[in-house]
Amino acid sequence: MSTDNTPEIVLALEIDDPALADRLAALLGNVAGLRLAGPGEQAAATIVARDPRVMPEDIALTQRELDVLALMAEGASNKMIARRLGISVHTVKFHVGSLLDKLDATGRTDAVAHAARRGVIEL
Amino acid sequence: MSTDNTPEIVLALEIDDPALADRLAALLGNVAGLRLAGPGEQAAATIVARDPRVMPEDIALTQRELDVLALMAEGASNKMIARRLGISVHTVKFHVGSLLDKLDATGRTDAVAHAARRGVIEL
DNA sequence: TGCGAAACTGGCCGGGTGGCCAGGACAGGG
DNA sequence: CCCTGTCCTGGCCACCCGGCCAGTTTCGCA
Repeated sequence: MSTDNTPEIVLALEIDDPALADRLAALLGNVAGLRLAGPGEQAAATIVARDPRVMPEDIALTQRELDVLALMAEGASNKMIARRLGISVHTVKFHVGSLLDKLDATGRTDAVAHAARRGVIEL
Repeated sequence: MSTDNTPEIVLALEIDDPALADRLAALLGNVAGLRLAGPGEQAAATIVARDPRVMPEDIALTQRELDVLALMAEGASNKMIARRLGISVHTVKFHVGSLLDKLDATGRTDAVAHAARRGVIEL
């Protein structure tokens, strides 16, 4: 282990906030075994931090809406969702309607896309 | 600077390669001012390293299918897609059918989710 | 020159979707 | 106690979606 057969790990930075980028660069610059990638250099991994101001606060979704949303993201139909959650199709449609409203979406596909963009769900 | 009023930077890991993940976690675990996020914890930045072997080759989608897919991800209906692309609704449905087939999806919502997961489209 | 792939269009139809109406149960706060 | 929010259910209906059938044109490649 002393004679390092594992090469340095090259990290790239993709950080919107300049202050955070500076702090991270300063911290990581002194870590043995790590190196920050130069411009255009191929990196083993990338540190990503998108500007949080883009999505100020998460939309207030109830637990049941989150349940329905997660199943929607799996491509489940209202009938399937109803079966999985043990509720009626009408109730599912009710929650879907609320989701479309809160997420400002025109349909279930749009709702899933919006939710994913805002980090409400993970694809 | 010595008495640092800036809190630790919380980093999340999204790394497909377990070996790389371990090495990074070990290296970063000892850096003062840094901390790795727990499960589900909100992180200031994320270290991403997608294993290219996980998705060997992108699914062969035609240009038109990509057009339709992009509009689907915007939540557009078949009618809207038809108008935007200047083609008939039938043709849109034809391409959507091909997409469902190639992406192994059960519906348009599922198709968009799969495509986003595989990096075919960006949300 | 033939041949397949891609793109495009049409009709038909069962089932899914979303919007609207209405209502009930149940917990928590003013 | 009433009011609000969440969750749940029902019916009704116009529309959309996806799958099936069929066909055309255009293009590049063998």
